[in-house]
Parts: sequence; structure tokens; C-alpha cells
Amino acid sequence: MASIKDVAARAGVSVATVSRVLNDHPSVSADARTRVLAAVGALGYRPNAVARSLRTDQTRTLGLVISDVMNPYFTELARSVEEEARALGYSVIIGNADERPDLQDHHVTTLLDRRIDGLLVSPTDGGSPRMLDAARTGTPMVFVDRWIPGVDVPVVRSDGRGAVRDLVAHLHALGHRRLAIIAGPAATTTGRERVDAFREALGAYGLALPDAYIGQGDFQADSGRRVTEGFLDLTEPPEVVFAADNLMALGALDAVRARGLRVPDDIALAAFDDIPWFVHTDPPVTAIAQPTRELGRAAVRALVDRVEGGPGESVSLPARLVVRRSCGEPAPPQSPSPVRRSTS
Amino acid sequence: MASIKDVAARAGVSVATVSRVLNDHPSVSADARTRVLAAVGALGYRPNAVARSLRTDQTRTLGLVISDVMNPYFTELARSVEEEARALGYSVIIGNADERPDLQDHHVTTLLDRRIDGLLVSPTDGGSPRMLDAARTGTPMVFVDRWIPGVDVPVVRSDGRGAVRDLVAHLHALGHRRLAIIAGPAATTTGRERVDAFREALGAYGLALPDAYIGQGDFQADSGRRVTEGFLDLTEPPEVVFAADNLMALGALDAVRARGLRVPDDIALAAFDDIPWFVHTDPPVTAIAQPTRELGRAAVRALVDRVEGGPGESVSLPARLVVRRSCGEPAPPQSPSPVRRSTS
DNA sequence: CTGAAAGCGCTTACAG
DNA sequence: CTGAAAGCGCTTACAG
Repeated sequence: MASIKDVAARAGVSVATVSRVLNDHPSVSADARTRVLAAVGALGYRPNAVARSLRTDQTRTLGLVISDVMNPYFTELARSVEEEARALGYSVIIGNADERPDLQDHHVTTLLDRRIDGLLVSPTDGGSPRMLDAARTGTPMVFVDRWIPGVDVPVVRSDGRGAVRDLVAHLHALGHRRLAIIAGPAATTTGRERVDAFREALGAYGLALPDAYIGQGDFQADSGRRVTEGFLDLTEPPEVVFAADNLMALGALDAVRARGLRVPDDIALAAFDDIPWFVHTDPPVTAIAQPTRELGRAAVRALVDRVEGGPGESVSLPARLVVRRSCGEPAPPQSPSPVRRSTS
Repeated sequence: MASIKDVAARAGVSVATVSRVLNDHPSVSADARTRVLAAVGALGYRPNAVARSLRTDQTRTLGLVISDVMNPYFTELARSVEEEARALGYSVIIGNADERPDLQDHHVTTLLDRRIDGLLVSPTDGGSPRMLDAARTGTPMVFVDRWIPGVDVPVVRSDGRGAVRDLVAHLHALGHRRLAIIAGPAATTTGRERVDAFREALGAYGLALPDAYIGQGDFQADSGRRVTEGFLDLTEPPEVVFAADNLMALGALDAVRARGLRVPDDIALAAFDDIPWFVHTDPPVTAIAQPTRELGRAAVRALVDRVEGGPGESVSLPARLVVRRSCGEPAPPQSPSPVRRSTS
């Protein structure tokens, strides 16, 4: 692969001059510039980003450590992060922690070894030593979605309290009184907050959230399945199950179906995190939607601000309730579409 | 951040010795080793991967350029790629082309600038000049899922012909005779192959695939919606729509529902690519499943083999038909589960 | 405007 | 077993 020396030789200038034209430094003669550009073109030269990074001490790369890529919520978040980063001239390297603290640590370490300019993380647990260390040492960092209390790092997240209140009001109006929740891991902020918000909202209606109605999940489908089975085995099963994320809702759907029961007739279901598939499930799932794209964008902007020496603003965006059919809502007016039906 | 010099100073040895213990070079005295290790621990030293890469001319990083991260098939592929790469001591940087040739080119360029050791790509189109160039120049490379004919690069993919034949047999047995397909972009191998396989399989039953029954999609949901609307507008609409990927199937589901019609009563639906959500859609979708995990693993192994100077073996794994309910299949025996039903 | 030179943080022959 | 030194491919004061 051609190096800057080759370009210099071919253009008949020094490597310093080549570097200058490549970096748009003003003091280069027009003549030198054209010769260099010609050589670059002829050689198909591309600067070695590794060498440049070593020299400039910046990689123009952001790290993103998320809990689970297979979760559509995080997939969308990752996509939005990459988009915004690209717009700002950064690349992003994604580390998938798979809800495993050890993997999270592995990725944080690898990313730091590569000297990324900044780190975006949605912590899986209370935070690995490596990560805490990085935060303390001043590595530009921001938390997205989940965060670690007590660590002085901006956090970009969505506030689900209002939407959870709306959900509970909705369920109450539908006549449901025994409401259960499949919680996320207590080690995560979102795991705890969603339970708290739910309990608080129930309280406003004089409803309690007994321990038997709090199932401990881990944000993965399997745990939703397991917890739901437990709920169904209760002498007095809940009328509604609220899954704290979309994957656990999927698992709940499985469990209900496996028993030959139906949602919402036998038991209602609602989920935190909305995804395109919820429109197409049987039945369509009532869910709380986060402004995922905006979250990703805001997180990148906050991080880049930190990278460039700014304070990096925390932001909290409201989530909202999306009502569909999984809680016993009345059927929507079946549009008597004036459409030709296919031959029977 | 501590550098190798700091470690050397603290341990009272030269940087060469530090480097040797870090790289497990045999000729280091036990004494030197322990002093170095102690210094490393005390300083929290971590080698700068950028500097190491510049020196060794290897980054231990693989690039993966995929067409669309939001497509669950590619998400799973990416995940499996990262897993296998990690097991082999490599990191992976993912570039999301979003089915856009210009974005694909951007990522290939960026990845190459970063001097990744090898490139895994699922080309969005006929191949950008940059990519073709890299292939020719000898950058270790392998195609996954999609490939570019005529480019001498190993390809790891799944062969859907058998499964498509099984699908057509299945549809034929169900009494369907007018079968249509929502094709992927003609610029992609998978876009073309799936149509060919479908046509061939139909031929075996003396069935034709008229042009009106070939809708041009682009692997995204919207195109599935649009094409399906076109099918429904036909004087003689098809009895079955086969979507060449899962996202277009989603779009088709939308379109059918938007007209107040039902799958499979009004029109049947099948999809290429199986995903967890298809179990939960209304109705569950009959699909062709690729061995995605294995594909990812095989692709990484082939690429790492190339990186290490090997030939990099092409592999083709068979896909298989997964029958569910979207084609008018008889209802499964409703398991009269011996399970307590929830109150009411 | 231009070039020689130093230096980023490592690794690795080469001598000893 | 150990260290001094060269060099990976760049960028950037410093002189001119």
C-alpha cells in the first residue's frame, strides 16, 4: 500500500508538503498542491489512519457498548448513534455486552485500548472497575438509556414515568385491577425505575403491587417466559402482565400461547419499548414507545461535546403510550374498505 | 495515560524488556518479569493498540459491511460474526450500508483506512470501485450471504434452492396455483437467485411465473407494501405472495391488513429468512430459515484463514422450510393443555 | 511556501 | 537475558 513517502517522491515534494495538502493547510503553493493531488490520484493513496491517530492522539472513533444488539430497541439505538456520529465525522465501534458484565468489561477494555475518543455506554450492571476507572480518569463518556448512579457522567435517556402512568390509567379504565410486572435486572436503572414507576402509578388508584406480582426477569425473552409461567401458576393470576422490555413481552406471549391461553382474553399484556413487530403480533401489543432515534442523536451530540472539551449535556426525553389490542381494548372500527377483495 | 516508558522507568528496565514480558517473549528473567508486572499493575498500564498496530502492521480487527442492521437476519449475522471473531482474538467493526451503494463505499473506505486485517462484506450492489480494488490488491476479503460474480473472493452463503422447492411443493399441495414473488434488487445475487429458484420450482409443477407476478422490491418493508398493493390491484391477484426477505414480508402483511383483508384467507404469504417474530405474527409466517449463526461463524473462519495466508474456503449451507400458518395450512391440533385456565 | 527533523508508543533484529 | 536503536506512517513546530 502506497505511503506518504511514495506520494512525496512522485510529486517531487517533501512528505511535509504532502501532509499539508492532505490536511488543507493554507500555506501550500497551487503548483505543489496540484502535483500532490495528481500523485495521490495516480497511486490511489489513502492516508493510514492508524499512523495519523498515533501522531494526533485522536482516532475520530466513538465506542458504543450496549446490552444486547438482538434487542430491536438497541439495534435502532445503535443505528441512530452511527448515523449521527457519521454526520459529525466520527466512526463508531459497537460492543455487544449481551447483558453479561464480563463481556461488557471486555468491550470497554478493548475500546479503551484502541484509544477511542469517547465512550457511549448503556451499562449492564453497576459498572465494571475498568469503566468506572475510565470515567474517573476523564475519558469522555456518556450513559445512554441506562446509567450508574453516583458516577459523574452525563446521561441521555427517556423518562417513562408519564407513559407508565398513562398505561396504568388505561388498564384501570379497561377494568383491570390485578396488575403484574416482569421486571428487568435490579442492577440496571431501567430495571428498577420501571417497577417503581409502575408501583407509584398503581398507588394513585389505590392498587397495590404485591411481591407475587413482581417477576424478576433479565430483559431476555426466556425470562419473560419463565416469569409468566409463574404468574399463570398463581392461585390468583394477574389480569395483566406488563413486561419491562420487548423481549420479555415476546417470552410472555410464548408462555401464554404454550398453555393454550389467549391474549388478551385470558390475560392481558403490555410492554415497555415499542418495535415495528408489535403491530403484527397476535394481538398487536400495547406498548410504551421511547424516542429512540432522538436518544441516539442526543447521546452522540453530548459525547462529541465532551470530546471537544464541552460539559456534555444530560437529556431526558419523554416516552409515550401506544395503545393497541393486547389489553382487551375494544376492536378498532374495522374499516369497511371500499377495496376490491381478492377472489375469495 | 501511562506509556511503556513509564512502566520501564518504574520497573527499572528498558522498554524492550517491558515489551517482551507483555508479549510473552521467552527470554526474560523471572525477576525482570515480576518487576514489570508489578509496575504494570501499579500504573494500570494498558498497551496502546494504535501504536502496536502501526508497528506490527496488523490491527486484529475485521470489518463487516452489511446491507441493513435493522434487518433481524443481518443483526443475527453480525452478532454471530462478532462472537466467532472474539473467540479467535479479533474485534469487528460493523458498517451499515442501509442498502445504499454510497454508504457501502463510505464504510469500505473507512475500514480500509483503518487498516483492518480483513473484510467481510454482503454487497449491496455490483460492488464499489473501492471494494473491487481492495479485492484485487489482495486485501483479505470474503463475501457473506450476497456476493459479486466474477470477483475472486471466497463466498459463504446459504443455498435456498432446496428450501424454495419444498416451499413450492408445500404451496402446491395446499392447492395454490397463482404464486407471486416480491423480489429483492436485481443488483444483488440473493435478489436474483431467489426469483430464479422460485421460477424453476414452479416450472416443475408446470406453473409459470408471469411478469405481473414478479414485483420489484428492495429488501425493505416499504417496497413489500407497495408491491403487495400492486398485486392486490391486479384483475387476477395471486393466491400466494412469497417475499424474498423478512422485511418485505412485514410490508406485505401491512398492505394486506390495510385493505381489511386477511392472511391467509384472502391471500397467503411466505417469506425468505426466518426470525423469532414470525412465530408471533398474525398469522405465524411460513418461512425459509437460513442457518444464520453457522453462516457467521463460517465466514469469520474463512476470513481469518485468508488473513493468515490460507486460501479461505467458500461454503454453502442449505436453508430449510419452516411451515406455519400463513399459507392456509390446517390449524395445528390445539393442544387441549391440561392446564388451569386463568379465572374467566 | 517549503523541508529537515522530532516524536507519537510500540516491536524487534542486532550486539553484547 | 538485556538494552540501544531503528522504524512503522504520519503531523507539526521550527528555520529558512
